[in-house]
Amino acid sequence: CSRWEEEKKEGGVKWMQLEHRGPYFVPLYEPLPEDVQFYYDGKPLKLSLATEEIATFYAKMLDHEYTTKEIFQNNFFHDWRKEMTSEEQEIIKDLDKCDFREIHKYFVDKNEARKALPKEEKQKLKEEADKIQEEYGYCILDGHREKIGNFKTEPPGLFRGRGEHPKMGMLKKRIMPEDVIINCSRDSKIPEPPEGHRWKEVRFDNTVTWLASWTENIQNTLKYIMLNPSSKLKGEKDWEKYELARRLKDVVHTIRAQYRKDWKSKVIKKRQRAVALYFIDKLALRAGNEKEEGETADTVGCCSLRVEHIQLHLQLDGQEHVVEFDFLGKDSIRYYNKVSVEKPVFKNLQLFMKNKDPTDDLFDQLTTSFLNKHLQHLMDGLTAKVFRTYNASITLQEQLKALTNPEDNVAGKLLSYNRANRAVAILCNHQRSIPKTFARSMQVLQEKIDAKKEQVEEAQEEVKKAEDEFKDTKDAKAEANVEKKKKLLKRLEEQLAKLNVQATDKEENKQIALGTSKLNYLDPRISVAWCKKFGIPIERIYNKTQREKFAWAIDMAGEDFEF
DNA sequence: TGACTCGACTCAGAAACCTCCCA
DNA sequence: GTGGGAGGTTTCTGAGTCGAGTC
Repeated sequence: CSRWEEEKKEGGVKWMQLEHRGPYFVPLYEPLPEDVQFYYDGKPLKLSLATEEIATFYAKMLDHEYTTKEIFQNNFFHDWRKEMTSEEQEIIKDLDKCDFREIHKYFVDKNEARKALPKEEKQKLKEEADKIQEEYGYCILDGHREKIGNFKTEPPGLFRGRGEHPKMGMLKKRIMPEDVIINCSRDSKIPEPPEGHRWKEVRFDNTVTWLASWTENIQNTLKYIMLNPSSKLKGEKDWEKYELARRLKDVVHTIRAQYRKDWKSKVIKKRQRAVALYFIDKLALRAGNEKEEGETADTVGCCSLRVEHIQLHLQLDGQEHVVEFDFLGKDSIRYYNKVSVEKPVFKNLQLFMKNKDPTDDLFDQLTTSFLNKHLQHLMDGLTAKVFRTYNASITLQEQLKALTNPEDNVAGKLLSYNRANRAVAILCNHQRSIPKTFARSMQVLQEKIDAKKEQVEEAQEEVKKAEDEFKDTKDAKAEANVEKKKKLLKRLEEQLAKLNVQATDKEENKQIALGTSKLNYLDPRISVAWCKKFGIPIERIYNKTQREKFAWAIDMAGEDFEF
């Protein structure tokens, strides 16, 4: 417990001591065997090492949808040609004439060979990986040994953006020690760069939490090596995030009253802010910063919504003032929703859309920084994203209260928990692609249910038969038989009910990802309290990793915790 | 002052990996 | 006993948010 109670540092200082080994560099490229060939225009062509390496990146992805996309192909070919020797550039002028299939097969086979390795060999590989983890995977921070999140540099490869990313297929370069900035404490054992190399820089900045960083060549942004969520540093931050969201609970009613008032403001900018805030609050939309056009996929959040992303319906499906949202959000995940809104919101939207093109900004006078400045003024530390955390957590708490039946068994209570979790995932629009195996496994489950139903029917008849026999004979043996058959029937019925629950759960979950909300939006103390209150073992809710991440909450929360 | 850029951090789903169960 | 497949877990790294600095 004391771990969470050490005093807080001042002035943006994050640590007093930080010692680590630096990043683990992924192995260098291993050339292809002589007999694995690249073909150009039907003829084998021996490539230079650098060209060959990049060719393998593409070859490995051959059966991925990415390689069928024109942008991906063009970006790849452009970047590949840049790395070729002039002789190669002279020959390789058309991607369509490049045949990577033999290289592709080589990697597929290699993968299978690795999977088929005897147990002892696999064990040996595992031990080697564990050794690397042991050596590079931990650091010392203020006297505690802490797990690092990502201690390996990212291997070179082809950039895979999400959605229609204009940079997909570009070459992501290999990270060398010369690219890496090390951050540690001055008096610690400074990590040694790999033999024959040096670091770009070693700095001693204890106002940041990262251990190492480098600049990535696709978007020219920084990448960091940071601590694992189980660390004290991250745990404390997480706790602060939820405490901030809890503070919103006290003022949210005032804020709601305020934005309702602002819907009628004479200043359009204020009205836009008030309508946007209504969406952020009611629909848990993200803030929506502007992004540089052509540099990333075309996605939006609340403030960056365009006219083309909403449709207004005075009447729809028996509801009034319906706004139909259809846009791509973070990670190009589609947000589609039809929402009945309050009349002034509807009227304002009509006004904001007047005389605009579909591609014009809906909130043309609004920026996230203007919105956040306003929020800061309403509550210390308040920003747009706090609403997501707040609404997610409060929804979980309310749903748990509404759905949990104390009479249920553990399985039934867990189903209620999942349903509450799911309500949040739907609110936050956390989606996943439907698992490839979904239809099949659903069918298997349905067959099981059908079989079980038959068994139940049979058992019912057996019971009846036994009862009839008892009526005739009135003997003790027949009576015992009735009891036996009834018991069997009951067991089968329970099994059937369980299968039905499973099927419902599965169906309702097929396109919903529960993990993101569980990990990032739901105050874990709500779940811990719920477990304690209903006698559910915490392991049924959180797996090992999650328990490590939420150690602070498991420590702190009692059964009467209220968000 | 405010638009723009940059740095540091959280949040995101896909894919790889692992485990356990059932035929 | 075993092999494979389903489902859970872990890893990976891209995509956001937001504050601060700059001009």
